[in-house]
Amino acid sequence: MRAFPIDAKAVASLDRLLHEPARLSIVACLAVVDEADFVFLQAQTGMTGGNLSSHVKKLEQAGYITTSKEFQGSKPRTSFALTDEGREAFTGYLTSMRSLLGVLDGHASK
Amino acid sequence: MRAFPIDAKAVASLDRLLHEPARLSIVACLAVVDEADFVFLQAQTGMTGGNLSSHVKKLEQAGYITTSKEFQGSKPRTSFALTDEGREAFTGYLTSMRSLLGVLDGHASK
DNA sequence: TTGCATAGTTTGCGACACAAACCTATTGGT
DNA sequence: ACCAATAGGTTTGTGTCGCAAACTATGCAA
Repeated sequence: MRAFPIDAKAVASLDRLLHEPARLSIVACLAVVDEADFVFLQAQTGMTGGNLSSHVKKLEQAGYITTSKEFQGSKPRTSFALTDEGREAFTGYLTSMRSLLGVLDGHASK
Repeated sequence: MRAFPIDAKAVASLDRLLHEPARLSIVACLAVVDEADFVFLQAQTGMTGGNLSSHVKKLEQAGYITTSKEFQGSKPRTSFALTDEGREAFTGYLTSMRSLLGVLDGHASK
């Protein structure tokens, strides 16, 4: 007897912090560019400043990203980067998602 | 100049109803077996009855699944199945997720 | 100095996920 | 027949969360 193909526990254990689309976008951006500032992320994601602010705060509190406020001349610039932990969590998330999708091949469309 | 690879709008427009892991598990199960009853889904997903009940209600209200209560002898049995609309939404979700994952190949792990 | 723009944070609110409590019906024990 | 216990679901309550509006602070232009 074949095991049931959907591993619901695996789905349920997806990292909720990364599963949120807003934060997934942020982390995906940072995975690609390695460093990005607030303004860039806001433009890329189309989020309001407040929303972006609260999400990066959560990512930082989780240890997934670092925040650095530096000055360029007289202008402050807040930039973000993935930590090793963040990248690891992200790749883990992608792996879980990939395996879920893999299992569903051929089932989703009859 | 290459376009930025992450399409945050696409990520943000993921169907929130399906994006929720609990409901994703339910719909994934139904995509595989075509019909399942309450008890089976509860066992598969490991959810409490209350939680499962509220999620299937939402899926039904969205038109993604149908609920049918039949009697087997004297025992009631509530079973669920994907509607065409539900299957369509599900395949759409999978397609979006796949394209996101595709874009990230080679970026996630440096 | 006054007004506007940029950069970001805090506050408030509506929606949501989850489990506990509840409801109803059936089965088993005596 | 009666009571307890179990099974199948639903409703209620609560803490959390995502989001945008409002606010703060700084810089620049006239």
